Amino acid sequence: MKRPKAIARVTPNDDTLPSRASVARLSLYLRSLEEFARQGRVTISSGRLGEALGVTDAQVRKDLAIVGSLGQPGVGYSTGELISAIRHTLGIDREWRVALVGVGNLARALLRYRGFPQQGFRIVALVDSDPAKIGQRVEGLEIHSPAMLPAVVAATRAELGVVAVPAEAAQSVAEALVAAGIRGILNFAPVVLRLPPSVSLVAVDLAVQLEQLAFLVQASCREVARPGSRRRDPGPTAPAVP
Amino acid sequence: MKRPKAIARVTPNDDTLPSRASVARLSLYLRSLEEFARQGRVTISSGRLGEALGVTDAQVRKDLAIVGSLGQPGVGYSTGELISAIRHTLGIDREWRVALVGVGNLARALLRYRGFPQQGFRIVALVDSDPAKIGQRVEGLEIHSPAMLPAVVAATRAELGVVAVPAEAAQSVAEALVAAGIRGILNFAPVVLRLPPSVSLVAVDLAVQLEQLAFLVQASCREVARPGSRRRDPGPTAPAVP
DNA sequence: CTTTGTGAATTGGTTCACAGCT
DNA sequence: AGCTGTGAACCAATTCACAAAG
Repeated sequence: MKRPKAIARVTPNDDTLPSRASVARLSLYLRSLEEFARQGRVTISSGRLGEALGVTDAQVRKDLAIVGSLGQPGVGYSTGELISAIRHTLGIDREWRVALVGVGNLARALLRYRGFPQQGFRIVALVDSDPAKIGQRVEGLEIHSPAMLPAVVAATRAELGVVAVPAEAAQSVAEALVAAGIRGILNFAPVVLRLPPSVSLVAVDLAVQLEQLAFLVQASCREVARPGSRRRDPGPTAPAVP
Repeated sequence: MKRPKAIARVTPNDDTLPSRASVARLSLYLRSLEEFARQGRVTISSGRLGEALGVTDAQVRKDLAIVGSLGQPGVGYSTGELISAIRHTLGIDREWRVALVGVGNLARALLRYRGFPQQGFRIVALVDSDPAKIGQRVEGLEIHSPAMLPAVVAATRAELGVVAVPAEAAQSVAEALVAAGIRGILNFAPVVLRLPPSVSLVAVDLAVQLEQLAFLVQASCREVARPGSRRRDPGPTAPAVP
């Protein structure tokens, strides 16, 4: 490849968006790199990084090419440079303010997860329809009524919404978030949300994941019985379907 | 296609495993079909079903071909037949016993989710290392110490394990589950588990999902700025990478 | 010698489009 | 007419393999 020395070195090159799968892997590389950096490594090769995640070195290089041409032949990548570049590409080189609707156990788990603030996600608003919960405080945040949702989103300038309500309520909650100006939604409710394409959507459907697991286990049983059936790479799974 | 009348009608045809994505969609079709059935529909076309999930009719037919040739030209699919066939293909036409390690808020959310028992997943064992929790009961189940894990898995005949512990503990917990004879693991810890290929693995990585969302939102902002960049179908997202 | 970046080849998944059944 | 099942075409993603750089 032509690399005019210093010019292209920071160019996040292409105009076609990376695939979901690549983006998911970038998150994993990032975490792994942060761990390597903590251990004092200043340089890392695609081979080592891939080993940590169960991915081939070629795949790692292709993925990392998305964030720019940062590798040095014969040496590898600078962990620090890579971390910044990935964070930039993922859009997490800044703070994201998040509104959380449905303050059940799942929400509490999210509120307590230290990984989110570390990566720049800050939960700034809580909403729940249960009168017994409204007015209570969780982790320093007051729980507001759904009627207040537009006002709360505006006041906190939240850009992302998390839907953690029962299936029946999810579609209307999501629509309320969109109406309030939210730009992206992380949906945990077991329904397929239908939203305007201008808002981004990521769904985490626990029932789907468990059923996937049941299928895989059942299939691997069958395999021992029937010796002749093709197997896909059973590499670790990261979820994602908007 | 040659369909020797009655013979092939129930044949789940092929030997090559369906893709992860197809399996995820089967779960979604199933949920949608159960809803349609509840509404009294006895027959459904690929078009309608696809509409409910934002998928093309051709995609629906390809996916449903995995579970057998159950459609009637000019009519559609019998909802009841399809439901059974999908459940069979997914391996959820029976009960799956699940052991849950790490009884925090996430575990409590799972314990309370009514969708799991409905689909045949039964949580039968709880394990946590916190001395304050050991011996307590949650939703009728006693919390056991990690030392008891092998005994508890054996006694309850659990086949699936859920890892809901902090990152540092996840790999060793997973190994303990494997040693105890578990066949599949659903991992919520933010690490890539490395396990023997004989055990199936599905990972639900919340940080990865949120970062994906940040990326999508950021990308859709850029899009308005730069008119000429390709966009992938932003259809709803279902997570999954083992 | 090690390791990157990337075309080329390959594999896999989705969409098209239509023959054939009801 | 309406709708399925499926080859064929298309498009996307992964793997290969190698020239070029340190």
